[in-house]
Amino acid sequence: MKKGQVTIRDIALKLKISISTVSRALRDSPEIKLETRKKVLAMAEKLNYTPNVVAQSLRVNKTKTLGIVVPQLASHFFASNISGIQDTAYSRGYNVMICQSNESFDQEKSDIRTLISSRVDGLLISLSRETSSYEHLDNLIEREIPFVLFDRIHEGLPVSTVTVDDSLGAYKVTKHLIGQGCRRIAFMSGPEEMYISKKRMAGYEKALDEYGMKVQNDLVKHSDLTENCTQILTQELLDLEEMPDAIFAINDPVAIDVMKFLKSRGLKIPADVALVGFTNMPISDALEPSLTTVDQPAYEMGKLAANNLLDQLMNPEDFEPQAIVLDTELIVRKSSQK
Amino acid sequence: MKKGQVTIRDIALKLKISISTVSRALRDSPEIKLETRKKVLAMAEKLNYTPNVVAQSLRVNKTKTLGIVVPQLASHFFASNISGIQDTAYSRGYNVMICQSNESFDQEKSDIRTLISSRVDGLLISLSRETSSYEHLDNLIEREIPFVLFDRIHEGLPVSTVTVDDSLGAYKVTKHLIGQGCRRIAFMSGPEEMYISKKRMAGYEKALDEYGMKVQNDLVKHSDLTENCTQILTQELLDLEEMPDAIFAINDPVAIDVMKFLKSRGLKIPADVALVGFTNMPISDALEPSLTTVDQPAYEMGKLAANNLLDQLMNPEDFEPQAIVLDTELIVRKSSQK
DNA sequence: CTGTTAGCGCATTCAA
DNA sequence: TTGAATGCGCTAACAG
Repeated sequence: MKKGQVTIRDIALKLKISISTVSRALRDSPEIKLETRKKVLAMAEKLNYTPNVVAQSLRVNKTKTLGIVVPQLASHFFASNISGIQDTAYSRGYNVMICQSNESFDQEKSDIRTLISSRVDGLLISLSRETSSYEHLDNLIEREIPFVLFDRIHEGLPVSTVTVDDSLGAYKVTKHLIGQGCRRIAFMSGPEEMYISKKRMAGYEKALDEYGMKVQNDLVKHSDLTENCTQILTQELLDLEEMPDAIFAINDPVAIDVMKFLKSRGLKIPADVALVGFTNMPISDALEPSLTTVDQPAYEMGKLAANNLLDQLMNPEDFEPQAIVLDTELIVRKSSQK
Repeated sequence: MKKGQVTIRDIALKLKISISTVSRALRDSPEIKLETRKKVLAMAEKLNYTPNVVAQSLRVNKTKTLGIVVPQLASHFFASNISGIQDTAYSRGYNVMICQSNESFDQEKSDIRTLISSRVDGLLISLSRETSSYEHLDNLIEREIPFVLFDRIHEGLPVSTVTVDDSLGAYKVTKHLIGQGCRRIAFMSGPEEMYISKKRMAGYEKALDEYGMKVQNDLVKHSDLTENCTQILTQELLDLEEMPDAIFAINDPVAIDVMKFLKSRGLKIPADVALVGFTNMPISDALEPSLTTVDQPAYEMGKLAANNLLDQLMNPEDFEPQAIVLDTELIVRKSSQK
């Protein structure tokens, strides 16, 4: 009894009843005498019994666990996604296992393998910045392992996706900047293949189009999202014959890197260069100047993704993949008001 | 074969050998003919076999999984801790399951229960701000479930702990502020019972003492770490007959809340009030003014905690609990330079 | 209402 | 070197 955890067998032995009766009592089976149930529950309590989920999982071939793969944890956006997922999962009786790809494609594949080994019932995945081939996802589909993509998604797969309207968000940003009188609006994007890069680029382009402006290639940069790379590319923008009068950064962390760099070069924001981000991190209004950005409901995205996946797990037959698209809100602050 | 995942039984059937042979071949048992092993490995590859970790866990009564409980995920500090833990765990063949208590004592207890149910091999815990009784930890000790406490710890338990020298960190801060000429240094602390509150308070007190100053109760506030509470308490500080000339916040997030509030009241930092945080979040130098703070090696803490726990798991007999204390570094920036 | 039995996938003891 | 048998803890028929 000292060694290892208490099992239903221990309870049965103590009570001199069968283990199946104990099992039933514990699971509130309707066909159990109230008295017996009470005895069992009392003894379970007394012995400090905790059900062995591993055994349960093996038995029913379900782990009641969801696997999560995100590019990184130390990002407020993904941490909020995860919170939303977790809260939803818990309230519906599921646990989660979290992996981070560290923005590496290989790590992402390895994470998925690990989670599959652990027999998670389903996966919630946000792709790494490096991911531009998708066999590992096809493989999941082949193996009929349910998963949902969120934020950093890939289109064209028969799976549910949860995103914000990235294109519209970028459109709002660009239009706003044009409205502020900006005419040379740079876009500090992410890796070309990344979903959000493409979508936000599309919105940027659309807004420029509408105002009869054309995308200028030297104003579009593709950062790998590291501070170092962003700095170098920002310098390139400053070195242009005609400097941009605004920079739209693909997300707030990149915007912050740009902001730091511009300040270090003695440039005034927004006077010299207006700046806009995307995500609305909680500190973005504590910056100086406060950062104009696009609010992205990260927690909500997590909830929706998790609920969708869980619905799928509950009801595999009549499940239809959905492309859930959330609205964004442009938050105008000082960094973009000329 | 379509239904469910491939098992060693499937491999055995295909190869017309016994499942124990397959099992052995897969585990590189020395007593297996090379030829047989090759055949098995090839077939496993071909069938896309993934070992069922759940079954393995049940069999060997080990899950190779560590449980993590943190107050919140959407905090750069804890996210970094977790990264350190994860990297270490993975490199030593372990997975992790993460729970957040959302700073709730009840949730913390429930998280631990959940992780125990999942039969994690050990736990890494950082206590919630509400936690001021420790039976749930005693219970773990009774049940001989190994765990390590980090950052938000409780002393006096026969378990390893990983912290920074909170007291010394706070001492450095306070001394620095005194050196800047501050004489009314307020301490915006956290909940009284919280470990870091007590330790940082001690350092604050020690520095004041050394300079012949006494702790003034009206200059010490205990925030519950929410923005709202911090704002109210900051207002109280401003309402004092004699306003403080410096505020030392228990951590960077609280410092940022204070900063926002001071700015909203038109106060100049550091001219009117100097401000210092603790943690060194990556954005703290992008704030205006850049925030003086204490660098806390979060990733490193995670690594040390995980390594300690894993050592314990490998070698349960001759394991001695350790109190690992890391150094901190005061990062002086503009918010405190009068 | 309760007990008996079988089996989830795997590792391992004992035989051969 | 391999196979047969056992059991990890639990749930779910099937029988009473």
